[in-house]
Amino acid sequence: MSQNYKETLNLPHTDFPMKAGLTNREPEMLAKWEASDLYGRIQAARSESELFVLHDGPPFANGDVHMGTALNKILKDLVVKSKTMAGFRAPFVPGWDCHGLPIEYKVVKESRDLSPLEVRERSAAFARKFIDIQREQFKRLGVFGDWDHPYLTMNPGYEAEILRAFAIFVEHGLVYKSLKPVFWSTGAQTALAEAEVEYQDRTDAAAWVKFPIVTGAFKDKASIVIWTTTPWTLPANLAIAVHPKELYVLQEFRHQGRSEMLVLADKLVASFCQASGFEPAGEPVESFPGVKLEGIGAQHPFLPRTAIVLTADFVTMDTGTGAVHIAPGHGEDDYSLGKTNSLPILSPVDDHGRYTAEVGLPELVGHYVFDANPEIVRLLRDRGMLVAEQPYQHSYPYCWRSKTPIIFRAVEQFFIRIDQLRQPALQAITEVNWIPAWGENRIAGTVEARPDWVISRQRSWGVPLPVFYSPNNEAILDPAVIRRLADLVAERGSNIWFELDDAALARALALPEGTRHRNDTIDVWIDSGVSHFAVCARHPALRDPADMYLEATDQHRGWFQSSLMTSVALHNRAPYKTCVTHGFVVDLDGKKISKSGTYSKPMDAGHFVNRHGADLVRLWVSSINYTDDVPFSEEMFTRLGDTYRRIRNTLRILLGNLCDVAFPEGSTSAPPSEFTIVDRWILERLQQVIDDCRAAYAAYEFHKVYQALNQFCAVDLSSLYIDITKDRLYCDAPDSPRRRGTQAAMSQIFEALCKLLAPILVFTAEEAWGHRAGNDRSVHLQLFPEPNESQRDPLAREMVDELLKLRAVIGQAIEKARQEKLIGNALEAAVVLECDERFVTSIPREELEEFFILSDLTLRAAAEARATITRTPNKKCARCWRHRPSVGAIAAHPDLCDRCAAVIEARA
RNA sequence: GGGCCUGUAGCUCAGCUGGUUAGAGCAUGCGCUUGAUAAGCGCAGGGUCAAAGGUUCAAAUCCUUUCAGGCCCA
Repeated sequence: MSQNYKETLNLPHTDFPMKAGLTNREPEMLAKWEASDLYGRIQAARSESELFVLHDGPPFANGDVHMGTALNKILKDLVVKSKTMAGFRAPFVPGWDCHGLPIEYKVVKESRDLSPLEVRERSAAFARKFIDIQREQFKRLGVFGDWDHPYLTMNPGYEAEILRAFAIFVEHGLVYKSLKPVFWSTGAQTALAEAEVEYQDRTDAAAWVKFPIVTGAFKDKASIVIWTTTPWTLPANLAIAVHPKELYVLQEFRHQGRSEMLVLADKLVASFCQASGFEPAGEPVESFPGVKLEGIGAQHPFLPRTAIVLTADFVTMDTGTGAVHIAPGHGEDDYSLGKTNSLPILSPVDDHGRYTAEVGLPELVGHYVFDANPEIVRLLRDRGMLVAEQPYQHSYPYCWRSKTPIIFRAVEQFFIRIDQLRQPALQAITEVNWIPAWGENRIAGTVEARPDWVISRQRSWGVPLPVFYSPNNEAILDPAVIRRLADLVAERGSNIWFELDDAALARALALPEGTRHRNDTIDVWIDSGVSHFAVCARHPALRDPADMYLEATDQHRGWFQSSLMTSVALHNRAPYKTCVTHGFVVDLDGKKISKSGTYSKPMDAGHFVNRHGADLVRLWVSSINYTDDVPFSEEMFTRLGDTYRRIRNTLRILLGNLCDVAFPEGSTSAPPSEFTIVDRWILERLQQVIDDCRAAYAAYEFHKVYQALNQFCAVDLSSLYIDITKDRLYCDAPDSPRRRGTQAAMSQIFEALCKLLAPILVFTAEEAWGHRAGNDRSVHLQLFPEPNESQRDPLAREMVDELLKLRAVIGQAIEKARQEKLIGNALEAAVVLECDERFVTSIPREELEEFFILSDLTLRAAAEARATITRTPNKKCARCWRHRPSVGAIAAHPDLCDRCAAVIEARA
């Protein structure tokens, strides 16, 4: 009777496992790649190809690789790998940014009282440790590159190039010296960075001080009243700032028989009266916007000097009088306002916070400024310039180390003149391809607005600022000397600057006796900002300008800009042709997580790599539109796991169905005559997918690759092509032409799929590829498939589109029949399909039955498509399970259909 | 506060220069299958396109404002 025919079928077979086991398999594959120098072999294979340089922006060498860093590096890798497979030679030389405050700060915090040299040695060790950690993490993500020879900004060779670039800046007259206020610790006699400042509550004298108007409107009729909590800065006052749009009043105030005609902001009259005891006498004489005060001169309260009234947007209406005392040497806003109005930078205070002779009041010279506060108040009162005084509690910056209150103090700094670079930089910006396009606006905005570049730092962990001082304390900026220093640094490292004393260094550089040097260093943004000069232009595999820089959107102001400025200074052009930016990683609710200290969920890339595998992390990167904020959540990883499994299973069933055919080198295929409509259609779809993916890779729109391949695997292949061709693959004779035709199509599809997936699923694509091609050939050495014009088949596409509409009609009818318990399996149905006549005539009924996966189809021409279901009277074939009229008609095989009977006969 | 940008189903994305009932995959629900089986197939539900105004014969698509979010400044 009914025998078991299972072993007579051509069932799929493959060793490619359904379960990925990525966390175990990936490290094995990495080891194999490393042992066979896959990166080197790829480069060698492309040695004659057109060059494409993606220049790596160096991450800072501290901390673990978190999802934001992983996103960046994987995006770069997607570019490099897709360019490689598009036929380019795309080397990747990774780099690290090593110098800078965050490392120095950590080192200094761990152990105090280190010499600069000790700080530098420990900082270098710290950087090396994290370079090694990050390098392993990047490699683990499947990122290919020259990991054994990265560029480090602390390598002596790199440091020397920084100095050589600096020499050119000096030659071009871009570097100048000027005073600029910085956070200054009077206790430690050193400049501080913002991170080194801690805030404490403290009570100071708040003083309302009048500045009698001596020129312009209201001359000799009134005084402008300012409010300050740092009376000690008054000797450095040079101006008064008012808000241009806010309303100010001229009004008489009275208190204890005293009368004052004052100008102050309308909104702050009430708080002024409350704090000072003064009361308004009648209505304001006049009220006007602050801009009307611009240019007025006001007498300094105790020095023979006039303060000019300026307008500034930073003036607020929440405290004070709306008239802000400006001392350009003692405040950030004060400084920039003074700078734009060409005021001098006055800062009559020494390293210990004591007044210098410049203060203009002999009795105060040598006094510590915080002790001087009451003295200044007394002076104001004596001169009748004090309108009111009140103790004021506020949060004030303190030095984290010496615990002394911090002052803003102007010290000598070096600058790069941006005005000289601004126009050429803006021009260079227009010549760059910005992705997304709005990046151009953004960087142009920052370039237009940025002030001169402060390039000196009073820090130890950096490249020494190559400035020398003559015996009479004049700064020496000499390109030739800087180049000699660069040679010395290239040979012996930049520690030489800190190891040698003045005399030894002067001797080494052939400088006159008595020449001294200081311990200032160069801003680290110069370090990374000259990488095009130090790396791209020097590295034998690279080129300057690079084809692409790719970083997060904060780098419009950071590395993109610093690199642009230095490149314009050196070559008068941008260092990149294309600039790609990506957003930041944000949580499901759109909140940032990369940098938040309060975020408690794991953000280390390692966490997800160990849990899901690097290919899943890469699939995540490929799935999102990186030009926006990048969403990230556990749920997304669950979904991605489903997508991954779908892709993997598709590869697996293709492999299984190809188990009895050889891998065709160069993908030949059976002649079109062997193809049925569905074969022709899937090959047409494949050409489209190849087109779409190639275009999406070329435009760096990786999420479109993801969508296209996902759709292709899930819909076109899994639920259509593979499902439809199952019958012929399993039940036909192994070498039946239509079976072989389908295998030829599947082989081509498999090959193309592996290649198109390879940049994203680096491990899985390689694993699948190895099951077909043999393990000695890497998919990463292949080129992307080219669309095969001979397989374009718009007609097949059109036909199948129509057939799919009919399929939906049938599907709905069958679903209904199922619910009515008329049938279970769709193969039990007898379907009468009414449809357009051309389907009745142009495609064989058998082929339509196969396409719709039915046993029993009757076609009738009709205007509107309609399907009617009954239970088929045909018996079920014991082998192929279809209910066919021929079952029972063949004497030798009463339980088989004609097709299956013929196959069995042929086997015997 | 300023500059640049974003906001379409539970999730990720389409939707070109405004033009038929806003699409896809995944997820969800209900079935089928047990010869891709810790798989596969079918059907179904789900969106006032952040909100409010405006331009237009017509807006997710253009303009304004608001709200929410991001980066960079202040």
